[in-house]
Amino acid sequence: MSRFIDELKRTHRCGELRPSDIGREVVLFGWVAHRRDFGGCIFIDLRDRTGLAQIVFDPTYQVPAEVARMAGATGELAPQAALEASHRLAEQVRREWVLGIRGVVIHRGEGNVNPKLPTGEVEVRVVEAEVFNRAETPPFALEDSINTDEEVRLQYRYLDLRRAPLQRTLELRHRMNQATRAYLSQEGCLELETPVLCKYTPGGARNFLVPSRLSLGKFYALAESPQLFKQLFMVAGFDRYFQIVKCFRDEDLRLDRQPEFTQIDVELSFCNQDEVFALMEGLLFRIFEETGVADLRALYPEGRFPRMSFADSMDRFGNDKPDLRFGLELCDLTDLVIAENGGGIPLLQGVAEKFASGEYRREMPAAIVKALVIPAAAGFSRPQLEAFEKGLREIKGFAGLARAKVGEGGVWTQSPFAKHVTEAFRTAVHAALGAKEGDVVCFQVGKPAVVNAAMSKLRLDVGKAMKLIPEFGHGGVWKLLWVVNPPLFDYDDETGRYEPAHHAFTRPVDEHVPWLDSDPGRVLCYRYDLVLNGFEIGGGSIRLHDPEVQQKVFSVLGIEEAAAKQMFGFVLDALRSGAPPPGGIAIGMDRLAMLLSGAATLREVIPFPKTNQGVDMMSGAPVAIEARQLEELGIRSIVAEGGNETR
RNA sequence: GGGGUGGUAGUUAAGUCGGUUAUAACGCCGGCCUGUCACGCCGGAGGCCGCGGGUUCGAGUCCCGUCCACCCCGCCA
Repeated sequence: MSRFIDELKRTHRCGELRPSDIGREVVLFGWVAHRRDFGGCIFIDLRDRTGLAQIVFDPTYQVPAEVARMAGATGELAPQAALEASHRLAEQVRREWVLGIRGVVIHRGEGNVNPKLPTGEVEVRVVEAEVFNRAETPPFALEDSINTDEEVRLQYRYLDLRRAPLQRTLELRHRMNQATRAYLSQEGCLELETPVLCKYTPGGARNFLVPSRLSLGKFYALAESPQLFKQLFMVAGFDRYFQIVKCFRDEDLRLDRQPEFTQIDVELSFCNQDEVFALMEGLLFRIFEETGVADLRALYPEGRFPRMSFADSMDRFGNDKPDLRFGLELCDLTDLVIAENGGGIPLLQGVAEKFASGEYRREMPAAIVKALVIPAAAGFSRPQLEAFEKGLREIKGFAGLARAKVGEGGVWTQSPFAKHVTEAFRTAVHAALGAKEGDVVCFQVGKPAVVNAAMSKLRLDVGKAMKLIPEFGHGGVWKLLWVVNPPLFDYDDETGRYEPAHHAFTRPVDEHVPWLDSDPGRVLCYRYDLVLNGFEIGGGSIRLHDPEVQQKVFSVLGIEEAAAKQMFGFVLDALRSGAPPPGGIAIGMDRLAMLLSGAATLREVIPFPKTNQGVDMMSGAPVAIEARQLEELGIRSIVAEGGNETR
């Protein structure tokens, strides 16, 4: 039996105390953040999730008569005896011990106020105290700002989570969740649940598999998203659905990817793209508003986010998630190279000739030429410029970056192109790029995918180096946009086949449907991504509901009717049973939380995240399972104890 | 699968050209201290230098392998 739990009860949270509480008797519970022992007087910073309160143990303190008289105030000891006992207790106390204290709120006195704390004007004179629990010395300081290795922090995640920054982040997520539920519910969406244990379907992300004990030798897949089920809700007539849902993907991880993550999943019947956008724009306004992160309405007073075509985004930024917080746009010089027949530069002449001969098609080019101008104002040294190129080598297929410094009178220096380039071409390039003397022009020639990947990374690297964007976080700037109408299919060089760029149920742009037969690579679709500061925070599509077009899409993908039935049979059947035209979207809750909180990685906004290798440093999951237990599931492992394959 | 960075007291780091007993700060332990709030002062303990092998009279340092973490490419509709 604890007097503090059973009789006294907590009256305030530590971070709540203010001068208006002066004279009150309070009961606080919390953790010892700091202890400052002066022999006589002992100060302790008591911490809970709301903040710190300074509590003072002073054996000479005279307990005011009115406090001593308060109901239940004395306990078993006389007030003065309780005071002395609590001082002796405070001498033993160490950081992270868990205490309950009863005392009187007083003003700290002139000169003793700590302006750094919200509670800094007051302190609590302790009359009575109880140690709920001792604590081992933590392996790292539980302070707001630490630079302890993440590996250690993840191992003791429950301690890391005791720190204020992470507590604030998780509270932010709570508000995001609440705002989402309130808003979408108010917009007529029903919060409905979908299975986590699903049927495995090939294609897309790798699934985590779960063996079935009741059907030996068979497996469930953990849902990589509620995609198919949410469409079935539409078929069933639920009209508008949402869910804050965990998704699972067994793919390699990045700072913005975890094997299990949370989506705000939405699906609407009878909708077009504009309605999906409007609903999501409203959601984002609401989330920003209720988290107090920024006044998004002031930034987008028309109430909508800008839109950019996928083609434009690739053209100007080299990727499908442009970071609009800074300029440094890319410039496609392919047409100029063709017009100037390579401008005297042998490498470019080769490209121009292939276009001239018809070997390369301009609308689906096998090679492009792109440039980025690094302004003279950036003042990079030659080694710094070379470091940018080095950073691009990790991109598969990257063949090298050509540079030219614009010298006096526009002449190129420090460049392999300098001695070949014609003046006409140079002048035209400068005009196209807006390059001036002292600027450095970077070129890249090659396959569009490689050039775009490299140039988009170059743009970001240069932007960071020029301090146009911070290395991590948002820099207080919020640039949202929709990237719309990407190609319906990706062409796979290796298999020589088309694959769905999104999924097989995305609706093609109506005017492009005839190209499904003739030129599938050119077919664009009603897919959209929501991009915030260079991160894809959401994506979705308008779904195909025309069985004829669906059939054509399958045939482009080389999916026979039987195979389609095998893979998606229940969905195809459902779509023939009276399906409304639906569309939907999913917002990456973790990524959004990461950006809103200014966190550097997804791990900082997930309570118990996994490492890059998908390992939970705290529990050690995943772990090996005993052969006997596998036997029950009809499984035999071919991996030895140490983790190596045995054959 | 590939490329890069890192791994030294509990934590964060230093450790030169391979050379004596591996440093420092913080934390921890003991002592002193009644107005601190990163309290202060005095004293002390604390090391598988990630792990395994090799070179060498001698390895934290050089070589090979390996494990772990982080960042990136591939991959992730």
